[in-house]
Amino acid sequence: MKETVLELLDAAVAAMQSDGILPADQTFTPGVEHARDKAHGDFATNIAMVTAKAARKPPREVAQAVIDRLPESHAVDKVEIAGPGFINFFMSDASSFDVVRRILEKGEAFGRSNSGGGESVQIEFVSANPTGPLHVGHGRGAAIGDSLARLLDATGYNVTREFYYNDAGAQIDNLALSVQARAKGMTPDDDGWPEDGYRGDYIQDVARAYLAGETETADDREVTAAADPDNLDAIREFAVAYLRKEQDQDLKAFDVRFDVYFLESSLYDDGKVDETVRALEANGYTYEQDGATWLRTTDFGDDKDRVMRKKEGGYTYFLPDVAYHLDKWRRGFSTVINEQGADHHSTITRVRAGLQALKADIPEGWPDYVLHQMVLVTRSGEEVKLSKRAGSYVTLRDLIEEVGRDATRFFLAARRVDSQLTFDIDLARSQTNENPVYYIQYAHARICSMLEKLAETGVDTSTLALTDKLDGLSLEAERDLANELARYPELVASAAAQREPHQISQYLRDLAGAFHTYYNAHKVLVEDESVRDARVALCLAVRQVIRNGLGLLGVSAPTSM
RNA sequence: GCGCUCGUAGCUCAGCUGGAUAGAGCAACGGCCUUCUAAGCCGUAGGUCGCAGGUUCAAGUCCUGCCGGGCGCGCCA
Repeated sequence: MKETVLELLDAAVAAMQSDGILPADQTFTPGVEHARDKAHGDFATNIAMVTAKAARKPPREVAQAVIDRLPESHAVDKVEIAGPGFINFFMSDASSFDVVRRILEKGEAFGRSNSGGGESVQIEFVSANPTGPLHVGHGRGAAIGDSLARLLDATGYNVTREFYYNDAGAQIDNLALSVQARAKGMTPDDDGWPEDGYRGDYIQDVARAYLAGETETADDREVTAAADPDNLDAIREFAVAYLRKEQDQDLKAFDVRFDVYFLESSLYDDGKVDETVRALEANGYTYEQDGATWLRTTDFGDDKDRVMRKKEGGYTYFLPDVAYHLDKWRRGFSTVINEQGADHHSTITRVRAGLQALKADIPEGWPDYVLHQMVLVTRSGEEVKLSKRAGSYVTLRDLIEEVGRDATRFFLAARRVDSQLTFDIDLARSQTNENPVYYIQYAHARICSMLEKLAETGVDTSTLALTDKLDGLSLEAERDLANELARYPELVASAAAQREPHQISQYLRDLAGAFHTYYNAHKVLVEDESVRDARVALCLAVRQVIRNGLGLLGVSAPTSM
């Protein structure tokens, strides 16, 4: 519908150019937006204000000239000039309600588009090292990353979800030592407990399983325990598999799945790290100082150069990171999005600098980053910092078990990524009207239940979706609902393009609100069948859009509550 | 100190990438269930958009400088 207005305006602008009112050698792009105030109609454009200078006339006069040149359209009822020179469009009922038909025809496809044209996009998220259970921050990353993946998929991209982890570094050694200590009966406060060892109770679970000779199956590996407390390599291998499995379980409980698990160690095994080093050296961006090898990242905007090979040998984490991203580039992802916690933001310039230094024709500013801010968990108004199993942090599993998957996902994705998030456990778990998740799900369930009631009277509800008799719609509340529905496709496109899943949750809240208002004020199952069928069709459309939208957030749409 | 980021109603947050009197939810107050789930609806009250300048027809939105919170500033990841 917005497109219709844009087309009309483009035609009018072209006419003004050929009439000499506007210079023909400039392009003018009208801004069209949904009017905030219903008194301003359905859409408003600022074209007259934007072009006033070029036309050398006051905006309102230009606006009249635009209106005089608007092509006839039965989609538009009337057009008005308002305020400083806005042109307000009042759409006809027929065009407003046409969206209902489109939704029912397209079903799950409504809101989807092909603007991505099948381009391959990779989104890397969570990427937690296998040293413990996932924490709330990983949860936020999972909720945002997965929703972004769904959004990009819905806009025509070919999406790969990837999980990268370090399975061989110092932290993993530390993990192995901790498990070994537990396997030998030590506790974290004993003498001889590894310095900086992992103290959480889960380490004991790993040790117990290891000694019992269990087999652990994660999405990307399977390992049977050697059960020998002196075999540190075996412990390391088993512990990684055990914690990967744990993380997989958490992610599955969260309904998040990955296409690729990428191991940092593979970059060494496949010679990709060495290759990257050689390229950086050959391009002349490296130098020796204090016994270490440095990369001159300052040539690419970093505020200081970075060590890439340590004094004792071995590389710093950032070098395999560069090798990893070169590999992503070579796999053909013209767009890569890295979803991470904002505490890692300093890696951005480093990785990009490293990639530029490779001279591999990788665009500046590649890859994209989406950084989320910290999550604060509260209960009874007090900050919660610890979990029983992990000891030092709140785990994702704690949240899912306590408040449920839907509420957890919704809450973690419902805020702008760059603002800090307070996760109020009391609110998220409350089964009352305080909880915004249920508000949306309830709208969906209400419609389902109304349809059931209709079916009980012997009406075949499956054919109602095919109704083209929308003439029974005329109420203001119905127009409001239809207009809200019509916004959905633009919204999906916007949320995907701006990488902002929270736009979806925000929208769904508004849509559910418009529905509840309507549903409370007007009975759907009325005697007059033509009115009834039209209203049922509208409700079916609302249900479809709620379901589609919740799907983008990975939240279920229950048929009853 | 430097870099990034946030600062909007008592609380939690939106504000469609500059537009017409700044919006929701919760909390507060007052109404609505013999009618499709009251996990709902209607109404009232509540804000010098951190502060000060600047850019222009128009600034919560862009620029600069302060103030305040968070994160980063490892030969950790």
